[in-house]
Amino acid sequence: MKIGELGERVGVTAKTIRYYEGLGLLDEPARTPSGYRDYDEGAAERLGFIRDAQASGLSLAEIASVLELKAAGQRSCGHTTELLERHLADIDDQIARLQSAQASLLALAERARSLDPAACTDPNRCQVITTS
Amino acid sequence: MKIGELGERVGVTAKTIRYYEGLGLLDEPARTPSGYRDYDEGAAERLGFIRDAQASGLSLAEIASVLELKAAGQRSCGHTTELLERHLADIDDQIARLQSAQASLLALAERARSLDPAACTDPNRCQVITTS
DNA sequence: CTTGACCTTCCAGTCGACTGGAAGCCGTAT
DNA sequence: ATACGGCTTCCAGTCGACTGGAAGGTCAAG
Repeated sequence: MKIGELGERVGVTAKTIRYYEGLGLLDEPARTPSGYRDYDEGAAERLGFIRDAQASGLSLAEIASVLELKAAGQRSCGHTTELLERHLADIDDQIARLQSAQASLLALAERARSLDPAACTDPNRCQVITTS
Repeated sequence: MKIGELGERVGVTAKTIRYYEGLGLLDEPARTPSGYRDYDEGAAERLGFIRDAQASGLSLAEIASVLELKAAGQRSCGHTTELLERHLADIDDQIARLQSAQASLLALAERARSLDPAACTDPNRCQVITTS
């Protein structure tokens, strides 16, 4: 299977596949006599795994570390699980931060609605936004 | 007031202040005879506004647009409010996406705990992560 | 008089995940 | 024969908000 076909099957561009190969996420594939990359099912599976892992919030670097452990013959489930749990904690943090931003934005928007636009004349700030 | 002092008062580095000046967020300040930037209270106020607006989730480009409208003598409250409301919508989206990522990560972590590590041998994927 | 902190300018690098584009070969349909 | 789409490599650019560092000027204290 050529690069374009693989990309279409998995849902990434050929560019992206070459990029992953450059990062070492994908092994260098076989080549046709004319130099085209020629992929097998294993490559599709591995690329699919990368997609899924990415959708689960792992960075490419983290995915690489899982894949390297695999290649070294280790059982990576523990490693993967650990990454996952760290990400869960990260996501909790991010949600908390977003919710706090949301709260202050809501307060701001609330206040904005009750302000007199004609009073908005300070050249350095907008009265909608100010904490001081 | 010199740049370091301003930065310390507002809580940003001198580098950042020069960077904002380069972006046009801050006017070029007066200079001392020896060429040092010399800021007044207005600059501190404006820089504080930038900080607050940023903490509310506006990008520097958006803050610049508010500040430009101001400079043009317009009332920017409506504009600011609009930006704010757009950001609220963005944040809703982000929270939703994070919560869905959280749900799938939780499911994954759950499954990981119930798996037999010895069964984790496929070289292309880790059974913890897979949608297919 | 020298040290050290602070200031100046300018240019380059960082992070992550691609994406764009140039120059050129390959394969197939007309 | 030629056109067109897909493939190759390699290098550079994108986005946002800084940050790092070199080379040098300024100022107050010891």
